[in-house]
Amino acid sequence: MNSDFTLAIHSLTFLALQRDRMSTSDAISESAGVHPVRIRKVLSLLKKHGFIKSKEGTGGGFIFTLDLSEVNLWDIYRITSEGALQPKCPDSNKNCIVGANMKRVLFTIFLGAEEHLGEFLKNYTIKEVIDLVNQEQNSSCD
Amino acid sequence: MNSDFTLAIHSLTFLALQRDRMSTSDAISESAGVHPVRIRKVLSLLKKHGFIKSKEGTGGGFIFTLDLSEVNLWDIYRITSEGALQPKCPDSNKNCIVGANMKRVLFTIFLGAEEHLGEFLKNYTIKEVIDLVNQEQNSSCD
DNA sequence: ATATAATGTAATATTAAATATTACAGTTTA
DNA sequence: TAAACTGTAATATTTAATATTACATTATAT
Repeated sequence: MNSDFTLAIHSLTFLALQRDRMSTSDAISESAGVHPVRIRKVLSLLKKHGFIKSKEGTGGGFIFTLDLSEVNLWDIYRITSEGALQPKCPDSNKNCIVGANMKRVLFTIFLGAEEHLGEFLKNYTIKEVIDLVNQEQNSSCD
Repeated sequence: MNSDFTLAIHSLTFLALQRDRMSTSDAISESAGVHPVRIRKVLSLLKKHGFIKSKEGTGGGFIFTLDLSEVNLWDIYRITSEGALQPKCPDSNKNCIVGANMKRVLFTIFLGAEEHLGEFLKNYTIKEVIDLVNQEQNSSCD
């Protein structure tokens, strides 16, 4: 799995804490520690699905307009990483009953696993993530 | 995630269908379509945990001695891939509340996600996998 | 009008991870 | 004692993830 999923979570959380103004891909990339072009790619997916809005030009950037509880991690997972749990099986031997069928069997099992994972991820909205971030912040002793 | 998990499932299923004799890493690798050395590496983990036995020398190989229902996919996952769900977060900006805490928040969430996944994987023992392989075999029209 | 600051996206380069290969020591059998 | 295996480390290759460059497009401010 690539880290588009976690980058999307990071970006949305960042935007959710700045809902009064637009944030640039540069600012987000600095927070997340990755290249701004990657941020733009991930955010372009989120925009396509209506989670954020963007504006070009001076003073432009990205902004999160929905309610914090309206977006959960399963939504984000599906947009950025659906199918990522599926193992990449090499082509196996068709003359062996195991080789001939294992790929499809595993596909079915992992499809179920992903759905099951979804039930867990639905429990976390951006609001919950922000709460957890704040908790971590408060419990750190600097 | 690498494919050690699925290779382990493939190997155990293969062995489970040959419980009267030993199978060589060459035979398994031919069924799975990967290099025999990889099979030996994965099986060496499974051996360490008591799922299979091995024997060196002529006529040697690997053999699965437990009951087919004694081993489930969660057992195998833990041995081969524990922690694989965890995203590899780049070091993010400590001066930003999101950057400073997101890594730990995600770690916590993904730890829960893995446990949750475990509950699903426990439903599949090698017996169930064999049943699915047979079903696939029977439903294919050659 | 025009310079500037932003997004959008494709193309390419680089880095990191997964996998394959080689090599060889140790074991068992014939 | 030769042959057929496992066990495992070291290295090479391939593939996937990420970064970088480049540039078109859009909006703002002067």
